[in-house]
Amino acid sequence: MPAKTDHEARRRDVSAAVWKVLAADGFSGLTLRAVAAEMGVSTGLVMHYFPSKHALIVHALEVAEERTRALIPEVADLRTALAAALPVSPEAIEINRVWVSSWDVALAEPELGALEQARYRRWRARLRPLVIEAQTTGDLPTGDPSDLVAGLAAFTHGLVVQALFDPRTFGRKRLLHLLDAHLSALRPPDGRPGTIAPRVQKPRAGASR
Amino acid sequence: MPAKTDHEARRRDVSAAVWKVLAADGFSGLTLRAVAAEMGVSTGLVMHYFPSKHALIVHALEVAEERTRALIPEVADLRTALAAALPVSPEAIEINRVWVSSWDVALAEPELGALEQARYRRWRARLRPLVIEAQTTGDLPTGDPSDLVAGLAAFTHGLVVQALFDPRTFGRKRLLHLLDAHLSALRPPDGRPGTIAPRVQKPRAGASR
DNA sequence: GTACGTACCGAACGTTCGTTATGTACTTTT
DNA sequence: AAAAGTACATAACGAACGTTCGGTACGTAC
Repeated sequence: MPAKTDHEARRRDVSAAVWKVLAADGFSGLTLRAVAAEMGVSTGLVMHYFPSKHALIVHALEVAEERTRALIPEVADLRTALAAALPVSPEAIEINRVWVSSWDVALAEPELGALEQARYRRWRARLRPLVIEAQTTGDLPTGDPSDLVAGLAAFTHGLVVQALFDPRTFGRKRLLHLLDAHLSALRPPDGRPGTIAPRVQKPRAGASR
Repeated sequence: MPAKTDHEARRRDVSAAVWKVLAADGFSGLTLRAVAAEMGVSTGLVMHYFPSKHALIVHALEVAEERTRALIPEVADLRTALAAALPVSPEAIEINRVWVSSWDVALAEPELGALEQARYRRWRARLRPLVIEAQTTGDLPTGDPSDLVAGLAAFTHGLVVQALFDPRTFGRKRLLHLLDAHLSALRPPDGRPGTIAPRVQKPRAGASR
């Protein structure tokens, strides 16, 4: 009775087109017609694979989370995990632009806001063991890991936003320097030096900036 | 020849209505009709005081910046300045929601992105003397003040975003605790204690959380 | 009192949006 | 061969959008 084409594969095609539109124009530019035009088909096809625009948005956010996850190496220490989240590569810039752009709709629609809340909690949960590990090696001070995790997530995402709007000031080298300097500053005085981040006291003279 | 009404005052009325719409529905919900409905007038009136929707958006962002500035006491130390930017009051929550919501359009339209970039630079410039002051009192480590400013701005705005999506987890008390703990962790080992932030090592048992 | 400019309404303009309905080409099952 | 179901294109729907425009009410200036 049924099919001819690979439904799952075609759905991924649509998903990819959605992502291209998002990367180019953000959520305010995400329309069914833009997605259809991107892949050279009709809006009817798009709605054949996604029942509504809302489903398209939810799916796009899932893709964004998956891409973010894929950005971080399977086995990583804290510095690596945080550095991967910074907009230090074209791919990372694209993903972060989509994230930041999504916050508008996420704040406007409670359901999407709840999804974003859950995503943040997942991110912090993934960071948590890395923070605890850094605490045991003396790279981070003792104290409530939850506080440290929230603070490091905040630091990272705050840098992301500033970098997206001011890529000249916050280039790749400077972002990584800021991260290292921050981790270094957090290291307790009695911590053994240099396990997860180089000790940075004074920035080198010719550093990016 | 000319006028009867107070043009400037009426313009502020429109501006206030714009703000109410933004606070309620974000930038994705900002339409001329919504603004007009908010103040019970026609869209014609709105366009009488603002030539286009774009002008309305630009003006709204200026208002947001001014409100942010007004939030911070005239004379303040670093902790006070950063604490004021956190969503710890209904007013601050409202402002921050508008800010985060604006990033979607700001990323999509280069002109608005440039304005946002300039605003971030102004914010960091306002933070800078406070950071330098904290360095001289030994509350912050020596090193490039630009790095510390960017890091503290990042930390603060990163907390803002997490708090907006998860106000239960990031209530007023916890936000202030996180800020204090962060400033405390940054204090160099030879720094005299307690000038700009209480020394927080272990969170009190019954703290907000 | 006449002329003129501002303030504003009400309605409509053309566009674009998400969504739906209709029809056709093609495959697979019976 | 007939039946059925998937995979689309095409076209249209109604709603909402930013913007424009004609008209009216009301001042002030002459």
